[in-house]
Amino acid sequence: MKDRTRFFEDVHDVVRLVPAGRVTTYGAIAAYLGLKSAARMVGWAMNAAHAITGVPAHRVVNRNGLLSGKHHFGSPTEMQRLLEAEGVRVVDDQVQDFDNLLWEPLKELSEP
DNA sequence: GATGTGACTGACC
DNA sequence: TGGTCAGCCACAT
Repeated sequence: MKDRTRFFEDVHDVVRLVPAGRVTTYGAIAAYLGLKSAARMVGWAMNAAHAITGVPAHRVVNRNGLLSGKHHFGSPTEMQRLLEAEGVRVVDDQVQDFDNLLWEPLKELSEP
């Protein structure tokens, strides 16, 4: 039991591991969970994470570094504000230097 | 029980 | 070069 629901827990756990000032993508989380093609599920899990504290959903953006989920925050600018507060530059709802700030659990947590 | 939807991604035309 | 289509899994109705 609790085999499938663990997906949400895993997503929340991974997002919590994202260090401040870094961002990750839905695909990276999905890939880490073994569902690299189920990025949608990650977004859905984030919806549940919305009701949980300690899950920096604002650090999760789409593959283009675009704040696709900003609209799900209290305010459409809340996500950008949180990122900027951590030192992440956001312009036009898009993370600047995204490629350098990208934090992939499958890659970061895979290092010895 | 079946159908629709969802904060995405990659491939194809 | 840009737009469109299908795929993935879980939850809600």
